[in-house]
Amino acid sequence: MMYLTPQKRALGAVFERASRPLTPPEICEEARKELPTLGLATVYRAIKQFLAEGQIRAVEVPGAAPHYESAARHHHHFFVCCECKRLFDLIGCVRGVQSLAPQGFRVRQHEIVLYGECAACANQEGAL
Amino acid sequence: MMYLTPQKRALGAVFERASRPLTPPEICEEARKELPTLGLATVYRAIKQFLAEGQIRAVEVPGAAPHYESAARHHHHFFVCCECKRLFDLIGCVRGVQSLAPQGFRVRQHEIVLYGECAACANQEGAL
DNA sequence: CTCAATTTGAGATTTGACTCTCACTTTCTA
DNA sequence: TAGAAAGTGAGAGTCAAATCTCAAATTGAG
Repeated sequence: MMYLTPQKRALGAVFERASRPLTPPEICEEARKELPTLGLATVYRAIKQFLAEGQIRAVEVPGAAPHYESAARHHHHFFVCCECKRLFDLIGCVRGVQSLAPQGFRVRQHEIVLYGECAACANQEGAL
Repeated sequence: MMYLTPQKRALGAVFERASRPLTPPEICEEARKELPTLGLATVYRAIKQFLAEGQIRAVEVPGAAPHYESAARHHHHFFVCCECKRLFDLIGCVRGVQSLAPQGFRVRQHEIVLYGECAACANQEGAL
């Protein structure tokens, strides 16, 4: 039996209004605006539960700490700006990714990450 | 000045004959077949040197420890087995990945990672 | 309401990956 | 070949992320 607590409600709300994937500390900080005493352990506990329920999804990008986002957002990939380190959502996906797997392999998921410079950083280039 | 030691020779050979990216402990274990006293610290030291020389490349895959492979192997992507945690090479690439980026973004690199079960683990499934 | 089951916060602990230290050994230039 | 520079192994140390502990507080079925 799982109790519905203000902590979980607040954490759930954070995921719902987030416009990008967040790290556990970011999630904690954000939820503290509503519940200032919220502990990081509780954040990790909630993440684990939410993941198990399929309410949120882990976004793991090489070279960055794990981020989490609402599972309601649909399948998408990321662009990592090598200059400013921000993550951007990519719109759309590529067909045929699964066919890269060898015979007999079962593909459950895939991630595509592009690395480079975002529009803002690419523009400043001359200035560097 | 860098000395050429049996340890580095053995570690270099491990990278040359590896058919998939390896983790430092895997590299250590493999090299110990030749030099049984080889320490993990030496593996890390060699990895750092080989990386600096461009002899090997880091393969950072979300949800897995860093792996390393010979830089001589060309552009390819990976399959991560969620059961046994091993990495496998994918043959080929997908066209059109770069076009996912928004206007004005400069794409330098991309990574594609498939997750699932490798042929061996997919087969054992009934037994679990 | 009552109260057993569950959850919480805070800090301690664990974990995992990696680096450092140090005494000893090896490499290779001069 | 002498010896300075570089490398080695083993274990201790580091660091950050994640988990555990436990007393106190909360939840919600009955």
